[in-house]
Amino acid sequence: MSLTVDLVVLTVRDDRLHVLLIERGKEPFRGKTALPGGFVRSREDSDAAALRELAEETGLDGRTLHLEQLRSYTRPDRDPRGRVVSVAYLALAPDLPLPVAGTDARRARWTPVADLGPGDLAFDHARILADGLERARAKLEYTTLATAFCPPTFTITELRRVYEVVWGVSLDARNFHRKVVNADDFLVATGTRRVPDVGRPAALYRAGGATVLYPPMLRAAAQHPVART
Amino acid sequence: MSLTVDLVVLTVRDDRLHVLLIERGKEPFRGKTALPGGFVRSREDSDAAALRELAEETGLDGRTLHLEQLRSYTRPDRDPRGRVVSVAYLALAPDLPLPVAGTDARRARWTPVADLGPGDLAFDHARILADGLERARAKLEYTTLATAFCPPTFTITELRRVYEVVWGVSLDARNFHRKVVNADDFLVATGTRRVPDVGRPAALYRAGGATVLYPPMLRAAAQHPVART
DNA sequence: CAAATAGTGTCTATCAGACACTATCGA
DNA sequence: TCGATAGTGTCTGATAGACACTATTTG
Repeated sequence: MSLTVDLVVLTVRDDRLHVLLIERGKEPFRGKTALPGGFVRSREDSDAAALRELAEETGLDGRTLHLEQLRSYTRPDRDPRGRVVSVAYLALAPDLPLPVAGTDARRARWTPVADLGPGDLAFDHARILADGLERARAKLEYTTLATAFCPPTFTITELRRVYEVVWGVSLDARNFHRKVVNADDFLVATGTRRVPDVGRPAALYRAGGATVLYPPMLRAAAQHPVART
Repeated sequence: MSLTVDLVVLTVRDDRLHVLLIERGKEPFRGKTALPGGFVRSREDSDAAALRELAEETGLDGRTLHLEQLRSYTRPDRDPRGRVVSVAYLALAPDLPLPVAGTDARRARWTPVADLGPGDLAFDHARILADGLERARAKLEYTTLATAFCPPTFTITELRRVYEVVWGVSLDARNFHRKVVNADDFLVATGTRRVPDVGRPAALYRAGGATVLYPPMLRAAAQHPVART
């Protein structure tokens, strides 16, 4: 039996939610699009393997990203090579340029989630991606995780775009502003401003110490997806 | 490399939160207390193994319980036998008598969670239990999962006890009543009543179709635990 | 009747959502 | 000045929490 990690790496770019995908260089599914990932080595745990694969396949440094275990996929027939259990990870990144270094990262690219069709991904990666998306959407409600999509300092409008893009809704800018500024230790004002091409400059914030968002930013009742067990 | 499942099975009994533990019959940790679980067979997935082990080791039928994957534990040194990856599951059960059938279930017993000391559990099961408890506590806020701790029909006071015992807080009975009755499709009145030894009979309810609880039952801001990644 | 538990009503502070309005920039 | 974006104020309805009060049972 083998153990792999698969990575759902999400970012917001050009007001669309993107996932990092690679083109597979080996069989099975050679040439097909898949989530980045690979085998866990004998003396590392899956967390270490996720960090290593993220660096090798995408050039990203997981220590600077939000990276959490998603869940495991264990169906005996999920990999044609035989029994391969995969531990999936969810990573959230700001809109970083992909280093096209001398690694396998040259095969990695950001793809808009909405552009993916049903059979576009290898293995059971469509399911893993769906689970990752739902986890990310749910955690925006009750945690301060939205800041993981933002650069070290960001404006409230940028933060609002994260919510809008990840949830696929539009939010009232004025109510959103009031809400996030009032939430306990969600944002810390830096005292600096960003001067845009046009319009009034926006105050810059950085993420506060809170991990739990209180009060939560609830999606409207009607927008709640049906929970999967 | 081997794959196991470990089960965090929780129930509320005598106004205390209990976890189902077994006494290990084999090495390693023979005679020591541990979570129920066992090896995943070659042609089953971990969900099937969790159901099978639940039946074999505890006599419970997982199809009638809430059973969900919790997360996986992959540290190479977590099992002295070598590399053993464990997929942990969380199960929530009403206060059922444990069938002491001809299976290994004779080693299973309900133990109050609060009675467990730091080194009482084998392997990394203390950590798995802690993760399971936090998952259960969090899900009571935003889902209708509390009904999984209740028998098919139950009173609102019984449901409130679930929240109080799992969270370790006390809740205002009157506000709780108003809140759960008003939540969308959380509870369905059966039209019947339960006559107690003393006091006014209570209306009996069964779980409604909702899986998401809206509005959520938020733990007070100050009671939110620090999130773990 | 009293004791005990179930359930309703009411008040207040807070919050969400709608939306008018003001502020500050570049051109 | 205008256009554009940032940010504040204000109103209304819903909700949470505190808690007085009523309802229905047994003994």
